[in-house]
Amino acid sequence: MKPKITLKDIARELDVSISTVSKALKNSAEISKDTKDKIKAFAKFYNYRPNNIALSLKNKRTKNIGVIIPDIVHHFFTTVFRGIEKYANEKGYNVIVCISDESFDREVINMEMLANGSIDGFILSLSAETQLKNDYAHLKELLGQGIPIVLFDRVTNEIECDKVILNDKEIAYEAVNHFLKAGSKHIALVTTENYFNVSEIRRDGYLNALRENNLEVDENLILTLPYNMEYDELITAFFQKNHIDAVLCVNEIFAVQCMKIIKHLGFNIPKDISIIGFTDGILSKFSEPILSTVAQHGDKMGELAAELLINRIESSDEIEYPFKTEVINATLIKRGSTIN
Amino acid sequence: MKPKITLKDIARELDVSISTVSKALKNSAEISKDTKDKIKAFAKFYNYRPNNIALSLKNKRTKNIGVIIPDIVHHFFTTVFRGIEKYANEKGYNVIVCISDESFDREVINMEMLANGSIDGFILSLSAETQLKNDYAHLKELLGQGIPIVLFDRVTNEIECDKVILNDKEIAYEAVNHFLKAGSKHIALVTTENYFNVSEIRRDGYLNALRENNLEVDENLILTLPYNMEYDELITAFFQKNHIDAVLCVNEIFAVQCMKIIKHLGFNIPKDISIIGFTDGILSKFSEPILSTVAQHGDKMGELAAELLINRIESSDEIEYPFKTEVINATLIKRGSTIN
DNA sequence: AATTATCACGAAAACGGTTTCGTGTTGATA
DNA sequence: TATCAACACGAAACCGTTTTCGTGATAATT
Repeated sequence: MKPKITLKDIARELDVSISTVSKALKNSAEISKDTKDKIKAFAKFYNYRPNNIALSLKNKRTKNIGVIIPDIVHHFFTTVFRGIEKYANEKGYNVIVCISDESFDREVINMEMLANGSIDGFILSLSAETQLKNDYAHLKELLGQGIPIVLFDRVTNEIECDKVILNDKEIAYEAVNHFLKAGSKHIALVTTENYFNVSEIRRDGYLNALRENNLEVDENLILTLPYNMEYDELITAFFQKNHIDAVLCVNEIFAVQCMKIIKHLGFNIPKDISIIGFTDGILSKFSEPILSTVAQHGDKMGELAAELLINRIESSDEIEYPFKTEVINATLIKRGSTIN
Repeated sequence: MKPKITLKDIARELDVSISTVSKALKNSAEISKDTKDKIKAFAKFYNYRPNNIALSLKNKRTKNIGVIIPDIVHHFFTTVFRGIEKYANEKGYNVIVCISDESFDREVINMEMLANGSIDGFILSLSAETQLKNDYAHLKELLGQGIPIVLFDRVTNEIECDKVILNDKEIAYEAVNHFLKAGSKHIALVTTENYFNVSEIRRDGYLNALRENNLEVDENLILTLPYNMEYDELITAFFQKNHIDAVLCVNEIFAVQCMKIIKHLGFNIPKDISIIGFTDGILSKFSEPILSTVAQHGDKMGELAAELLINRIESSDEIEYPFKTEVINATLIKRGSTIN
């Protein structure tokens, strides 16, 4: 098998200088046709490919982008990642992924590791702990060093950079309105504690819809589930104690879990209780009835984030582009768990 | 905000040579305490971090590993990736992920892109198309260049390298035996066409179990589902036409789909028909009844693959370590869809 | 025949580190 | 007082590229 070969090797073998080889392979007019042909043939035969690391050092551009996500075993993040990878690859970029696992420290460490030359920019979604601490010094420092960052989904106003978000508030509003149009009167919300600002925004949409329809907000109809704990009993009690005819869940797992319990309690879905969940993932598609969902279009979000980042990386530093916040429009997918 | 700083900058500011700075920061005995203190203080103040690219070029080691997987929106691969990322990160490695999307060309292109210095080794699971073409020239070339590769799950005998696989045959055998012990007599297999050699191996285990129990193999009880197509009618017809009291499915989706149809046909799970699916993913946990599954321990598989790769990367090239094939023992998780 | 363009190539710097080796200055030893 | 270690540091090579600039040889111009 042919070994990996460098410019120096070619130069030595053909008795020319390294610069000549480099120029010949770039088809420079400086080099005579004979020499070029000879060098190209040799390079082709030995399957010469320039060393990416050397190029990175020279160009101060790695063609790598860093992606930091809180969790990979999660349909939404997975689809976003797929979108990022797709767009990045089309543009000749590679993607280095780090999982923060919802930990502030891991987010910081990973970013610092990558920031020392390994990548040209970051795409990230804030970890729960970071949002809780509200500490963005690590992001500010990197931005200060001129490293571009694109935030998606879990973003913050504390940081000025490109962002891609979902119209969470509007789609939550739309979901609740859909319940109302179908005749629901006692609409519940099942949400997480507010480390995730998206939960808060969705709650706003939920509240807005109720208020605009002159419905009183009943705090009892808002169930806040703890993070990473068993919540079967909480959900069961919730549906036993309250008169509920529709539920909006901020994620797919809550929705499926609720459906299961609702069915066990003897209610019919959607006749007695309608249900809509955020994230149009695999769980929704295989539930019974098939869950009506809010499709977040993770692929699109990822592609857009990658596009924003790469545009900024490749823009000449002369011109200062203003930061953009792109909004992805979620789609309400009406299926078996709602009356349509 | 402080700008990114290099050894050269420090040397210039403090009026010493670059080598002195480098040595001082590595706490070399060559440098006097005074000078070291001065340099360290300065470096700390400006938050100096060595440039990874420069280090990579010098050391000919990137501390990056390349991971090529056929699909990321897939519970099994996702967990494997999580295992890889976890182990790699502990060892100070970063992970560059490329998705082959089951395409031979994308697998080849991605590997070639990364092989030119970007990574120290690969972890990959073969794409469907690669297995179909049975063409492994790209892998052979990289191995010939001295780039270590670890194959997992979708492996091939054509390539000599480290591998991590599941004891697919044995666990399929065990699953079928579990059905038999519970009294099942007409055990079906729902599988994919044989691009995936794991499907074939699982079928072997299924057949073995039947034969060893002196049961005749009924080819009608083996349903081969097409790739990426609607197969609801196929499954429905399968359970209508045949007398079946247990089913082994080679993946989670087939299993859940079968359960749904079986229930609609009026059968009781597990009383009338028991069911076991490969992959202990999120679908299984939320199905009704909760699906009995074969846990593939993707995390463990990923960690082991990363361990094998990093060991090989870091082993002195002097000693030739023989290639290992590690087998992960799958676990049969008995839940609601089987009689236990 | 002297000057000048053109051609075809090489030398060297640069990217940001590490590391080997050389060297001037001290202080101790013979 | 000459010799020699030890000390503290710098010069330079190296990793693999790209790119600027310089230069010797030839050909064209005056």
